[in-house]
Amino acid sequence: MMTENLFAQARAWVLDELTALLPGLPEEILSRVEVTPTKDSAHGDMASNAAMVAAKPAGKNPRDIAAALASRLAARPGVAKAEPAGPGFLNLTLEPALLLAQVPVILAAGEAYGQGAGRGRVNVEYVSANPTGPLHVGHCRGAVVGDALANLLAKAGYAVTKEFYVNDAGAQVIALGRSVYVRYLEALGLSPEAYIDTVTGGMQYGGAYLIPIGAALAEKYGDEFAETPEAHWLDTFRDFAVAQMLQLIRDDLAALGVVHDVFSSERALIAAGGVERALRQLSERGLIYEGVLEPPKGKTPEDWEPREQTLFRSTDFGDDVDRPVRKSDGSNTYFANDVAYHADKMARGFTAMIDVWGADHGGYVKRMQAAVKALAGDTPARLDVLLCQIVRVMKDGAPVRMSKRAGTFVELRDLIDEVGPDAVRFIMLMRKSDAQMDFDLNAAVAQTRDNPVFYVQYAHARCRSVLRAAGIVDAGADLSSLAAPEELALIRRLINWPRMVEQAAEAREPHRIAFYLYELAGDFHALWNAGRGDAALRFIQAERPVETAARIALVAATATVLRSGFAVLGVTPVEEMR
RNA sequence: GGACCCGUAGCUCAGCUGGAUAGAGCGUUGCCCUCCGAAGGCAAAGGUCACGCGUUCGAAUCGCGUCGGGUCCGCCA
Repeated sequence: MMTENLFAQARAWVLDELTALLPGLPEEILSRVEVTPTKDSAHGDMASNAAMVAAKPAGKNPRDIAAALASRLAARPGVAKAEPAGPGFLNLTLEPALLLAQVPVILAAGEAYGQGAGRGRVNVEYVSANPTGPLHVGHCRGAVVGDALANLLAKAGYAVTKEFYVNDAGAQVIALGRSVYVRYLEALGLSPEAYIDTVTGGMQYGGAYLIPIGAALAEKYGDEFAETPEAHWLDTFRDFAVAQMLQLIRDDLAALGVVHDVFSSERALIAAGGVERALRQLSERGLIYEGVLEPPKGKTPEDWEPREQTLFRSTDFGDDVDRPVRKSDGSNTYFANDVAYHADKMARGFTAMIDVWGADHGGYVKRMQAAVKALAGDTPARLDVLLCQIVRVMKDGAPVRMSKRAGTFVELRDLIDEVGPDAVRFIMLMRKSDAQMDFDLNAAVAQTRDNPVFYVQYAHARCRSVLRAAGIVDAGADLSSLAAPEELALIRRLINWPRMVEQAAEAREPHRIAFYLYELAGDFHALWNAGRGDAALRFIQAERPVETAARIALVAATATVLRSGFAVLGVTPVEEMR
């Protein structure tokens, strides 16, 4: 069987020769041996650090080891050239046939090219917005990054569960119930002023999106609950509104192409005794105590006074201070619920958990990881948190103003309507998630190279256009005519895809996929443009059927890898630019 | 006062977990469409990788410190 990952193949060769040359190298050293693409094609196709890594434990000069490895590797079939370079690099040039042989491998695998396997289960939790209104642009980055990360991990071979934690317990959903009650009164033609005056904090969710919910309740219950005490209707109204808001959120997410596998209810978890269970687990390990926290250093709140609370010994697990799990009045903190939620994930068998949070939750990472470590005990369970920094939406060079005042924030739906889901997703993924970013509305809709989505989709459309004109793709075509620098550069990029998937998944960095696709598109456009200057490089040439068949196979392989990448990012592979 | 993220070309950002001469797009400058693949293409200029120590064969990358920007900091959810 042909290997899908030439770099893994070459690494095996290098390790083979290295252990034959220097027996007894510790595993720890061997694991650090890499075979990577060269930055400069003058250095060949691949480079390895093997000699430099092995130099110290072997007590030898890295250049000597590299030279010895080179002469051994040069004898391998498939290796055209192997030579030592620089401080001790080992540069490999493969037989072109070996590179070319990957093209039919890609065609045979189709979009599954680069698919890993057998990496265990992982739970990716993202969005988890409060079910109190539509998503706004602040939620967008987490939604896109979480979804692409989940897809990426699945591509790398994990069994992934995409999860949404529904905060349907607590004060904010009660406030939602009250706000929808106001809309209910209005729908009945009653004035809500008198009622609003009785609520501390007034109407918290004043957005117009609750008007139809109130109307639906008026339709359903008539004036049954008008001018009656909260106890009569609050639970009913809250539950109804939460369900409607959740549907609203699901619709927003669907417009972005995001679909979760599991929605976990905070309230259901509490009702099932999850919080008490989790706290008992911690307590049994001696990690819960009654105590008083120090006031925060520096700026002390005016009304600070020491109070005794139930605390979790999170400092045992790397946190800065112990954290309260019960308030001074004895009720549970939100943190306690979150501990229970993660305990629940672990009880469902997840040892690998990833949470995608906004930057404003940065202060919660250590305590949550401490809780998971504490609950895990000797098991390998671990929580990784991806923090997504702030996004500024820019238009005409100036930030678009967003106000959190009721109803005036920019909704996610507005952004999707303006630039389309593909642009939203791709551009959000063109940045490391932990760096702040500006989202340029003008660039996102531009039909030029300024717009990376356009550029990448255009490459796929060009591929499809060629393939439509060519008709049949012959996966068994004789590829030996593919020898132009642009063609070989494209093939080198293509065969790096499986490695790219592995590395991006390991680093939990889906943005690397976006950059890879951008570069792959660049390689393809370069080949396309070369055909403009040199007619011999055009894809379809009626009088040269062998060359044409080879190039069509290459174009088909390019389209395949582009689609494979689009699938990870959740971007549509368009057939033509319209 | 503390925690976390960031600081790379004029601008927006990559830099493959420590490797070779630090890259891309935009912008700037100069070339290239009578026609055949120009919603463009080719090329050039542009950097004390914020700064200082340290770790080692080797640092933009790791550690410590300083400066600057951001997010946050008892019972909010």
